Amino acid sequence: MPELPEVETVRRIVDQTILGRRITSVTFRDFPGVLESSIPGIDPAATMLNRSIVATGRRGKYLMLHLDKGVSLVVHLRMTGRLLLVPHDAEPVRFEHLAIGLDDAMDLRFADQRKFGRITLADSGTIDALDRKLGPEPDSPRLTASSLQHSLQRRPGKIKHALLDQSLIAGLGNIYVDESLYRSRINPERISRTLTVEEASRLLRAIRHVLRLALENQGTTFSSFENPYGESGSNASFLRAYGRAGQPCLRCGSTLERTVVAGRGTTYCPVCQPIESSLDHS
DNA sequence: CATTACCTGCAA
DNA sequence: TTGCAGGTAATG
Repeated sequence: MPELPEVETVRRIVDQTILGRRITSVTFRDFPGVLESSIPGIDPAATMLNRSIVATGRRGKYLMLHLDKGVSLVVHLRMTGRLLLVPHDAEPVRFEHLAIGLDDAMDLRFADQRKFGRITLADSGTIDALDRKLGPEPDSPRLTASSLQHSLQRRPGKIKHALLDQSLIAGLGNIYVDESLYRSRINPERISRTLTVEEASRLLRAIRHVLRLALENQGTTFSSFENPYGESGSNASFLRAYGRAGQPCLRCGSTLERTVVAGRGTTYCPVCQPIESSLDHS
């Protein structure tokens, strides 16, 4: 499931490969609905044709391909979406929905087994609205232990639910939320508003550590993630919580448990991540 | 606040 | 044959 490190891995490869290239063809495969327009009355395929890719960007899990004349393609991979770089004459890949032909005889292909992912043609107003809707990037200096705790104090519900909310912090998904909570020893069902500033600090440091490690490893390939060259990421073997239910905690040896929190499969250590505050020894 | 829809390969 | 996987939007 592509989260921030996976999307950033894709962005870096795409950036060094297609920057400056011009779109020479747009070919739909079995699910044309993958390409949308956020600008009413504008045909996305016709509009992107013959424009060049002038910059790439990322905001949370959204990948942006900025074209000339002020329009952008906003890509969201959701769960099983993939962007691939292949020669223009290559056969369609499995689950391919869109082929974007480039003027160097390469194609940027979008494939998605489950058809949840989208490529949206957007103007600057749409990009700005997206930017405002999302919370800070995890590495933003404006995000501090104090600001995080402050946000959490005014929020109902469980910490895991809060961390999955892209308007609190942008870019975390189920894998890195579980990893971050495990590293910071916070129970996923802890009520957000009860976190101390010390815990918020631990949590923020854990989030940054977990994401940086994943990015260094070019993402977590648990089931299907691949970079645009079809290569897997190597972060899966570094995961300490996600996918390890029933296995021993690498800190204390207890058996990791699996529950459902915020509607998501959740793995945690019942000993290292007690439901009480770690500061509460009563 | 919680649940469901959207999808479909794959494990059980 | 059933149900799980999960990001986001849309419900209830």
